[in-house]
Order: sequence, then structure tokens, then C-alpha cells
Amino acid sequence: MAKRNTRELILETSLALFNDLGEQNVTTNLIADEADISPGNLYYHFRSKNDITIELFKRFIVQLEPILDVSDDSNLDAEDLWFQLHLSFELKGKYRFLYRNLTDLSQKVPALDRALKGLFNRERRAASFQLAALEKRGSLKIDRGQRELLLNNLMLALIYWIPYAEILDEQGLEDGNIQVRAIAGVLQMVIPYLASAERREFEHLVKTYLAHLN
Amino acid sequence: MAKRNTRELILETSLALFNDLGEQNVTTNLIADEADISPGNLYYHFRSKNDITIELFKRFIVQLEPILDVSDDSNLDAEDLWFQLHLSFELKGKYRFLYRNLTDLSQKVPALDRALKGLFNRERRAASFQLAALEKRGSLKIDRGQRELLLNNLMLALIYWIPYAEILDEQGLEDGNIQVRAIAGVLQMVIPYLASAERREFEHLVKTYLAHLN
DNA sequence: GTCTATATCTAGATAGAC
DNA sequence: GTCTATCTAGATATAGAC
Repeated sequence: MAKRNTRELILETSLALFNDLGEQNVTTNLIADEADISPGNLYYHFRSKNDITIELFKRFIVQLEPILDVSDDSNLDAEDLWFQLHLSFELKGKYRFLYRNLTDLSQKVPALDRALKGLFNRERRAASFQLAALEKRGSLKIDRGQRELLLNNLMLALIYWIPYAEILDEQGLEDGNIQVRAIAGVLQMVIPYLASAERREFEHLVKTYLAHLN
Repeated sequence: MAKRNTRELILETSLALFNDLGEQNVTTNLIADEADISPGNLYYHFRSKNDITIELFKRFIVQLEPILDVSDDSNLDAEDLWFQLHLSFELKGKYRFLYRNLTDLSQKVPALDRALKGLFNRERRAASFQLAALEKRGSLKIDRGQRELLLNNLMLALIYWIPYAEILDEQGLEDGNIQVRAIAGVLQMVIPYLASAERREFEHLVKTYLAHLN
């Protein structure tokens, strides 16, 4: 039994420490210590510290991709969209250490660099599909140039909302407050381009959720 | 003569290396090597590597603050606003290493943490003043809740546009292309709330600048 | 002010017994 | 699979001569 369990234990411990202290500030000795195993044991399960990071990143991707997997003819209403964004921000919160050091992460491990770019592409495409779905049913109107700029801005919010909240020492990653505000930020970018009915719907949704924050 | 010059040389060399490789991946030996001085000499001028980082950060702040220093009754037109944003993004590009590792930077040096929060506060207030100025002359209309959300989103763009462009391997920090696109992104967030005359003016400005990119 | 040489420390990683 | 002990490399920082 031990093998699988120890490996999992190392990964869980690493994730918690990386999120708390930043990947760069966590040593393999600290991980071993915190997991109550020996450093040697850690290296029996992972060939290097980078391997731990890569494995965590893989798990993040595996969980995020199905959330992003929106087909061209998706037809989500406001509530669905909210729910989907919530899932994605929740996951990003769980693996938030990844989003704090994107450049360093990319520089250090070439495999991560490619994976990250692929991920961002898919996320952008997912957002684009959602806009397209809204356009198709006449809920949204935006010209092509502005659409690209909007997508850039959406990506900024999707990627950086959580690290931004962290810097400001905002509490609420555990209870979901941060996530709610992140989603509100994302939706707020789209709201101005919505037709009046949908606009009211989205505005109402945002207001309602924000009102329930502590 | 030597004292002042060597100190400057160290700072310039450090800045270039930090921007290229990331602060964490630059050793004091590398700085000394690149600057053609000895490691010992470097430590004659700076007591620690952190001191170099702090000094660079101070210089960044000293240059950024006058740009952000917008009084309550400012009355910038679209071109002025563009110019102001350009100055700020240009400076942020010069010191872009700071924006890649905000969390780590804050964690490592408490003094930087306070300074950073202060800076963000001032930047947010500056943005708020600009919105207020537009509102005062009837160019902009937005309700209070949405205003806060918009300010959050503006902050995201102001802080993270450059690191975002870096991850995507976008070229053009030197020739100003990145800056232009960052500004376009920022203005695009405001455009939907503008009255029609100003809206056309801003849209025209954005289109014109973007059209001149390589 | 600047150099060379080196001290100190700590991180990642390995060896080999159990 | 797990441990203890240890190697090695490299980074920050200092000492002391010039």
C-alpha cells in the first residue's frame, strides 16, 4: 500500500507548502519534514523537486481541461456561465502557486512552457466560444477589433485575479469570496456589450452574489 | 569618480539581468561578472543582493509617482490620457522584473510589501480620479457598483499586461508595441461607459495606434 | 575602491543499510 | 519503501592584501 500513499502524501504536502510559501521558497527537506518522511524517501518517489512541480501542474491541467471544454455550439445561460467560472477559479485557487510565478515556471521547465501556452490557448478559445454563443442568439454585439481586445482583457482576469487578490492580502480563498469577486470582474467586462435583457440578467446575477459576501 | 560610477554600473547591470533572467535566477557573482568587477567589489557597494533589488524598486517608484500624480480636478483629454498611460507602461517595461514576482517580492522584503501596496493604492486612486474627471464633464456614466468592478479590472491590466505579454513571448517591449496594446486594453475597458462623442474619440484613438503596429 | 581568496551555509540529490 | 548519513554544487557574504 505504502507506495501510492506516500507519493500522494508528498504531492499534497508540496501543494500546500507551495501555495503557502511559494514554490521557490520550499525545500525538499521542508516537504519531507512536513510530510513526516525522510528526505531520502522523498527522492525515492520523485527524481527531483521539479518533478513534483510538473506532476502537480499535470494534475491541474487534467482537472481544468474538462471545465474549459466548451464546444462551439454551447448554449450556456448566465447561471451556467457563472457555475463554469466558479469551477475554474476554484481549481485555480487550489493550485494558486502556479499562477504566481508563471514566467519563472516557464523558464525553468520547457515542458511547462509549452503546456502553459497550450492551456492559455484553450482558455482563450473557450472564452471566444462563449462570446460566439452569446452573439449567435443575439445577446451580444461587438465588432471584431473590440472583440480581440475584450478577449485579452478577459484572459487577464482569468489568469491574474487570484494572484492579484493574494497581493492585496484579501482573505476568502477558502470560503469562495475571492472566487465570487473574480467572476464578477470577468462578467463585468462582458456586460456592457450585452443586449438589454441579458444585460439586466447578468447585472442582477453579479449584484446578488456580491451582496452575499461577508 | 569611481564610487558613484561603479554603484550605477552595478544597478544597471542588475536591472538588465533581472529583466532577462528573473531576479531569483541572477546571482551576485553573475552580476559582478557581467559588470566586469569582482564579487568583493559588488559587496563593497551593496550590503546584500536584496539591497540592490530594493534600490531598483525605489528608483522605479520615484519615477512612477509623478506620472500617477493626478489631482482630483485633472482634465485630461483622450490624447493626454494615452500619453500618460504610455509613460507608465514604458517605465513598467523597463522594470518589468518587478511585476513578474510580486508575491515573492512582497514576502521576501517587508519594506517592499508596504511600498507595493502603497503604490497600488495610489495607482487605483489615480485611475479613480481619471474616471471622476470624465464623469464630471458628462463624458462617462457608470453606477457605483460597476465602477468598483471596473477599477479592479483596470488595475489588473495596469499591473499584469506586461508579464502577460512576456509569457506569450510577445516581442515589442523595446519598440513600444507591447505598450500600445496594453494601453488599448486599458482604454477598451472604459470605452463602453463613455458618452457617444467621447466613445468615438477613444475608439478612433485605439484603432489608429493599433493600426500602426508592425 | 578594488581585488583574490575563502568562509559559511544551504539546497538538491545520492549511497547504502535496514 | 524507508531511513540515516553524506556528497556536491553553488550562492551569499566576508577578510585582508593592494
